[in-house]
Amino acid sequence: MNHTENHKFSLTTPLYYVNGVPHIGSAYTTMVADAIARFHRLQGKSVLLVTGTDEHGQKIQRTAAEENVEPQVHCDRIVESFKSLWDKLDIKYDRFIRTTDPQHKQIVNEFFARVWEQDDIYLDRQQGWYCVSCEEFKEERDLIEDHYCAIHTNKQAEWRDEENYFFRLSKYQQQLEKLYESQPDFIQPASRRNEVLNFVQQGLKDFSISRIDLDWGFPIPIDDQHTIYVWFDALLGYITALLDPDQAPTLDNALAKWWPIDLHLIGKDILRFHAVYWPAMLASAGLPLPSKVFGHGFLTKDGLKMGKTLGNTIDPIELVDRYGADAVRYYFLKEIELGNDGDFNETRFINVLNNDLADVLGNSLNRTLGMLKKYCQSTVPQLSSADFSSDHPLKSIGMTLGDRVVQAYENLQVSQACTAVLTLVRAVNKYIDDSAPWKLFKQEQHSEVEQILYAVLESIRLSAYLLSPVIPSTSSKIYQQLGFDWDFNQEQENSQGAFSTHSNWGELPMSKALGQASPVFLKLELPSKD
RNA sequence: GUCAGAGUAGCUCAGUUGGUUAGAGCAUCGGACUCAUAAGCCGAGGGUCGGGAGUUCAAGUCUCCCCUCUGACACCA
Repeated sequence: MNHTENHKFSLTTPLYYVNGVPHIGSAYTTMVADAIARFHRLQGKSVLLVTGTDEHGQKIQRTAAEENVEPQVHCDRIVESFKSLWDKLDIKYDRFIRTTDPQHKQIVNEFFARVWEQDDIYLDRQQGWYCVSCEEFKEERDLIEDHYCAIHTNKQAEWRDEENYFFRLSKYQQQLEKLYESQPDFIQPASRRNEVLNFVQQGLKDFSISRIDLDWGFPIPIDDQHTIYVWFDALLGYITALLDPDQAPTLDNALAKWWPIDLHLIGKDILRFHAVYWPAMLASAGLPLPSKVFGHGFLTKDGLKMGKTLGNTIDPIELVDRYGADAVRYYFLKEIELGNDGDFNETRFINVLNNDLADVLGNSLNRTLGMLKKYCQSTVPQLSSADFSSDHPLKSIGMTLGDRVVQAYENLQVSQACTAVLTLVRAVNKYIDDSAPWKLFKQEQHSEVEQILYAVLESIRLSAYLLSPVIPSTSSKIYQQLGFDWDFNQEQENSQGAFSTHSNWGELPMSKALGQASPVFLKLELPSKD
């Protein structure tokens, strides 16, 4: 592993459309992004996690009109609900970009100018059926009866006949194909990559980047009769977000430090915008391309698609209020393989958390601290890795765990990282039962007891450390009960270099005396069905 | 219709280049223990690995056909 390069890591969530309060899908993406960001910070890198909101477009304009408020007022309200949810979920974002931020307009204009200079934008006439909910022109075949949209079956598409500005996407066909070939990791997972390849191979058409009859958005710089298409505007938010708060809003400033982005984390529904349109736009403007676009799967509830019509949506705010951030994070990160569709089932949710976090992880710490108090006056034996043979049941797992977990996080396999850690914690419980320190204590085999308790506590510490990107609060409680003055929700001033000791088994000196033990994760209960 | 991907215990999933009685976690049932959040440990039941045919000494793993699901693309209305 190369530690000399890669000091920085930048990643984005989508800029969420503020048509309504955040739904569970947005929360899911953001939790994943946060865990990835936390993992990189843990390693001592400087990290920029970008999230934000996409606020322009006809859909917003109309929603606001229905509410009888100015679009900006509507957006301000919704934005608050996003920020408050991220807060509740312990999301540590570095930038929250709103496409209505004043500096964004400057970036969009400058970017537009670059693309214009390349002769990649032209005016043409567009006729067709337009779905406002999709903000897209639809082919006749994409519509169902009476020109209702196949995606928004309650919305009728509108006939439009207008002049629009187009982006010369077709010009970038070959360049994109080369990109996908030379950078096979650019689109992940592989199944999604195939879809994109398939799509691109059939030939790219130019796409329109402006609308008329729309006020809510930025005007096209050279023609204020037109408004910039919401997607063109939104994607550029990733660049605007990179500006430091006090910097002048120029492309050069924005791109200076964090560009290109290492990872765009998105849902599979917006893959085409990120994997096709976006790199083409950037190429046109002469900018380097992001390293990776990862399109994750969708969530179902009890095996069914979620939707307003079925009335089976999950409210992330309600969920986190009821069960807490760590519980929600853990379920979605551990129980769902990133990239696959995943299911939410409340009984499974309760079972997983109570088992993994309360019974296995939490209880292993609790029972051991109990013994430490009774058998060792709460004083941790000062041992280290060298005092254990390499085939010791816990050391043998712990020695390689750090590397395996790092590998998993780097491959965005958070679920596998959790599973690997849980293997150690399960081994801890078995080891305690197998070695029965309570018997040894009665036989006055004190040094054996100390050995056992040290090995157990060190294993739990390591587990907590490696799980901290996923369950920061629980990990913090464990660290604190182990005597470390440490909070995984705060930037650690000494985090530089900490990773190499903390991520290894038996290399970190333990604090000597421990305080009061108390359960780090309380069991959850299903709400009563009244 | 075309092209991908998937179909393995009640649930969520692992199963390397084909090789001994198909694994894990949860759930269910039983047992012994007591340090602990009535947790943990040990054990049991539970699978014709979607169906069928074939290749092979040997197939969950390879080939062909079929069924189901998901996605992308396309066509017809």
